[in-house]
Formats: sequence, C-alpha cells, structure tokens
Amino acid sequence: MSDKTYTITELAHEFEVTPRAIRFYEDKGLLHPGRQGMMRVYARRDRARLQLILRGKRLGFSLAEIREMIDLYDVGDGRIEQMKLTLKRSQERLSALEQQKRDIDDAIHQLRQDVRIIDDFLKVKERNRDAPSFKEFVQGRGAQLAEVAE
Amino acid sequence: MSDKTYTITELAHEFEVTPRAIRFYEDKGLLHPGRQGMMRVYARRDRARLQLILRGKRLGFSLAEIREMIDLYDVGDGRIEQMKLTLKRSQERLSALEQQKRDIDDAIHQLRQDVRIIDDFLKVKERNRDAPSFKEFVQGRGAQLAEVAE
DNA sequence: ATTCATCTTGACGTTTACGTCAACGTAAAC
DNA sequence: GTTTACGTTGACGTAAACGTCAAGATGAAT
Repeated sequence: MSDKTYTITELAHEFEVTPRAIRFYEDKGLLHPGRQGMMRVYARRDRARLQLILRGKRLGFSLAEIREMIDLYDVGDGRIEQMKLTLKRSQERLSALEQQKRDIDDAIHQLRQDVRIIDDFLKVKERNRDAPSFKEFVQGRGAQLAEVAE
Repeated sequence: MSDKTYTITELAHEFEVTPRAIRFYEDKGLLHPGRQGMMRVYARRDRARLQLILRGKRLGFSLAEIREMIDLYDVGDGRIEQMKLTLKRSQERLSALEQQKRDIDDAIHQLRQDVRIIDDFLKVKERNRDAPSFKEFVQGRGAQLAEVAE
C-alpha cells in the first residue's frame, strides 16, 4: 500500500526545483529512482530523500556533505562495525548541527535587538522631529549596530 | 580608546581563513579597512564585520546576501524613509532566520532520534547475537530511517 | 501519420568563492 | 646592501551546483 509514484516534473513542481537539479542529485549519488523504460520513477522513499536534500541545502550543506548524511541511512543490515561507524558519524553531525543552532540563535537574537532599536528610534523621530541623531541613540544600548557601523 | 588595529594575517589566523579570502571579501564590498601606505589596517569595526561574514557563511548565506545584511548597518544617519526600508528588510531577514531555525530544530530532532535507535539496536545486538534484523527493529519506531532507507 | 508534450542523455556555459602563482613594494635584520 | 618576512595587485585556475541548449526517444492526441 501507499506505493504512489511521481514523475520528475511532479517532484520538481512540488519542491520548486528544476528537473535538471533533480537529475544532478542523482548523478551525484543522492537519489536512485527506479526506471520504467527510459523514464525515471520516483517512489515515496525518493521523495523523502529529496526533502532531506533540500533541507540540507537550506542549512548550507554541500551536496557532498548531504550525501554523507544520507548514506548514514543506507546502513541496511551491514556488519556491526559499520553501524558503530555510522553511529559515530551521526553523533559528529549532531554536534555540527548544534553549533549551527547556536550561531543562528545568536544571529536571531542580535537582529531582533537591532530591529527593536531602529523601530524605537523611528517612533521617537515621529513625535519629535529634532530628536537625537541615530548614532547618539544607538550608543549606550550596546547593540551590534554600534560595533559594526562606522 | 580601544583603537587597536590588526594586520591581515593576524585576522586570518584568528578566524582561520586565508588573507586571500579577506581581500576577496573586500573586493566584494563586505569590508573597507583603512590603509597605512599600501598596507591594509583593520580596526575593531572591521573585525566585527569579519565575524558577521563568517557566521553568515556558516549559516549558508552567499556573500551577496551577507553583504545585504551588513549594508543594513550602514544606515548611518540617512533619511527616515531609508531607515524604514532598512527596518523592513531586517524584519524579512529575521523571518528567514526563524524559518531556518525551524529547519535546524527538525534536523536535530530527527538525527537525535535516529542516533538513539542505532544505539539501542547495537546494545541489543551486544547481548543477543541473533536479535531481530535492523529493519524489523526500525519498524514501529516511526523514525525517518524507515522512510528513507530502501 | 504526425503533432505535441514530456521524457531522455550529452555537452558546454555560468556563477560563486576562493586557490595559486607571478611580479613587485617595503621595512627590519643581518 | 641584501636577505628575510610580510605585504601588495593582477591574472589565471578550479570545484560546486546547476542552467541552457541540442538532438533524440516515447507515448497520447488529433
């Protein structure tokens, strides 16, 4: 059951990528769709993989890295040593992702702060045409704005 | 006070990039260090910018995107209309980052789950040489593993 | 039978983000 | 004064990730 299949353009439309890109992922070993004559046939599994690929891209990973990640799932019923290696690699990936999460949390935090400062400044200016300059306004609020702006 | 400066190789070592890369960022308008004769002189501000650039890269943004982000800080004391635009752009960036955060949270969640499954499986195997196959083991634990593996 | 839509496989082009020389300037060290 | 260390500007090379034709196969529609 649930043996639904997709053509390449169906998937392309659904995920807003070009068929060319999908074939390219196959060339690079990230997808292995079935064939029906010449045509590629994508199953549920391939769809799931494509989702993984695109999420990986959104997170800034290279196709080679994404391939490594996907290969972790291809353990099948390999030997135990192989699975231990997979486990180790997975844990390393996890650490990298957690680092990235810290990066993004920082970025969000700072950007929120800066957005707020600009917003506040604009509000002040609205009711007081000759309020302090932006630079004075920024000083003492310890934003990244003050560090990066000249 | 705090007018410390850096040479290009100092920064390169500190952040583990090549001088070539730093010059490249300048070519692309992401940095504007001072000069002392021929040589570039990097101040606190430039260092902060370089940090922003590298964090942006770790998050998978292109240099062009990072430049747009940095330019948001270059508002200076521009006209109010300009600052309103900056505010809007910043809020859009914020939305994008929040989307990315959801992506990464998902990825971390799933990877943790999968790591746990593999770990459990290996433990079972350790005390019971002819335990169920990995595929059977995975079934019914609803991991992504089951979807993506063939 | 032929037109049309959709697929296929090359093959070459393009953009991004640097790496890698080459040739030269400058300032301190011997 | 010349070697050494570090800087500079081109200019060309390259890997990744596709885009963009070109030329042909296939199956459904007219």
